[in-house]
Amino acid sequence: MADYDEPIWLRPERAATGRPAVRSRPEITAAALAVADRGGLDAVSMRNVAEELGTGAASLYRYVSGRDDLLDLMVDATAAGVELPQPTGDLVGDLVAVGEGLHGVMARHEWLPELVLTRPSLGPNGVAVLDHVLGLLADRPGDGRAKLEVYALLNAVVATFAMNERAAGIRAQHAAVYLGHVAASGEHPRIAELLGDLAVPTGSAEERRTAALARLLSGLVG
Amino acid sequence: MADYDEPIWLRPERAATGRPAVRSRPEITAAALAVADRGGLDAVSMRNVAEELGTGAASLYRYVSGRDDLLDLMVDATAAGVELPQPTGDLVGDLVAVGEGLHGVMARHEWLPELVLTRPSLGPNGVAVLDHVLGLLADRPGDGRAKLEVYALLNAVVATFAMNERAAGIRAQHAAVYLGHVAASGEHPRIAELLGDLAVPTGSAEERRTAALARLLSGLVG
DNA sequence: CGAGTTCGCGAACGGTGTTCCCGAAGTCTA
DNA sequence: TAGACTTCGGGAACACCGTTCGCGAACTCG
Repeated sequence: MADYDEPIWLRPERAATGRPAVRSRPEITAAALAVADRGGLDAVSMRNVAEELGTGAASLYRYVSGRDDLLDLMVDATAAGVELPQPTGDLVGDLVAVGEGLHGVMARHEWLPELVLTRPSLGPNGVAVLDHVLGLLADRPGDGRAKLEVYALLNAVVATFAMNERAAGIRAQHAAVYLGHVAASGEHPRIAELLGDLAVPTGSAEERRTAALARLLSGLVG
Repeated sequence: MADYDEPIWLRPERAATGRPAVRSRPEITAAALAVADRGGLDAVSMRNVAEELGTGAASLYRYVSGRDDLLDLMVDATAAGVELPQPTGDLVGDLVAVGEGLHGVMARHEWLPELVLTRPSLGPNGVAVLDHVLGLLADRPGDGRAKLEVYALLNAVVATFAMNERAAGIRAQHAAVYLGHVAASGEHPRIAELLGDLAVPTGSAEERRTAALARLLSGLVG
């Protein structure tokens, strides 16, 4: 009856009367997470998730208004697992710590960075993370827009790092092959030099990431 | 016959013998760009692009090995339109200028940021931009990995800004509605304050963006 | 002119998100 | 307890998707 154009977080989960629902929103979210962890984002189809639950695909629409809702639920569910250590007073260090918390979750769920980058969505758990960041920035001057920027960029940068670190796909191989070709052509000596540098091993990914994050953030909020 | 697992940039466009092809890779790319500019990324289906060209969908596979190739072609085609002003010697300023060049293209093609964020692909035109950035960083110390990081982060950050600036979709409305609800609940006073700040107008998006970009980059390369 | 090769593309396959609809299963009221 | 009411489960169907197959047409080369 009602024309619900609200975010899923504001829609009541179940009706008070009538036949009670067998499953719940969290159960469906968990099933979607399991499917995604096993087969990636593409595997998260209504049919697959339904099969994971042992039901029919059409039943899911009793809990969720479409696939987009499902993805929103997944993103916010992971936000619940972000570790938010007690602030130390060192602003940049504390922000980097949040970044590491985000990165931990993204490392646990390979499909998450892509989702975070393309559909920034805020559910209850995401709001908790945002609130934490706002708390860190509380006694700084600057309007809210700048603080929201910090949050958005922190998310995006960490997701970008997470994607680049797991650069194992056919996509990255193509880029490597093509860059090798460009280097061999001799027309871009700087790129040839770049590939040389990439061949020698370096420190751990975590060290590189936290160092870059600290430099970025100190520029942004310093 | 041959098992081409090379990036499209290394595959020959047309055969030397046999019936000559009616269309060319650039023509197909242009058609895909037109479809995307008109209807967004979801509209870029093999059938739609073929219709734009007045052909059948199956014909496209003579020019492109699949939809992914088509998207790669689109991204690199836009990279050709990135304005790369002459370096001035001010490193941060020159990098910001590259960022503004990237942003210009992303503003012209609403679907581009999403593509750039989720499938970083390097074709001939993308390599030119990368080479330009490497040139700016040439007389800096630091291994190639760090310079590649600068390039990747510049792309990602600008794309993030571009996505946030055009926050008109249903998605952003949902987030706003939910944040309003959270603020009204009184449990997150900082978020209420944030929304208050967001209500008052501020400087132009361009000023905010270039300023933030300059701070970010000066932290990263300074 | 014939052999060889590529091109265009209709048809078909398996998969997708989503909607319709109806029988089943509950709750609430009398 | 009987019946009205409401929601739930999910099979079937629709429109669309990316991709493959296969064949007649079109062209180049010897």
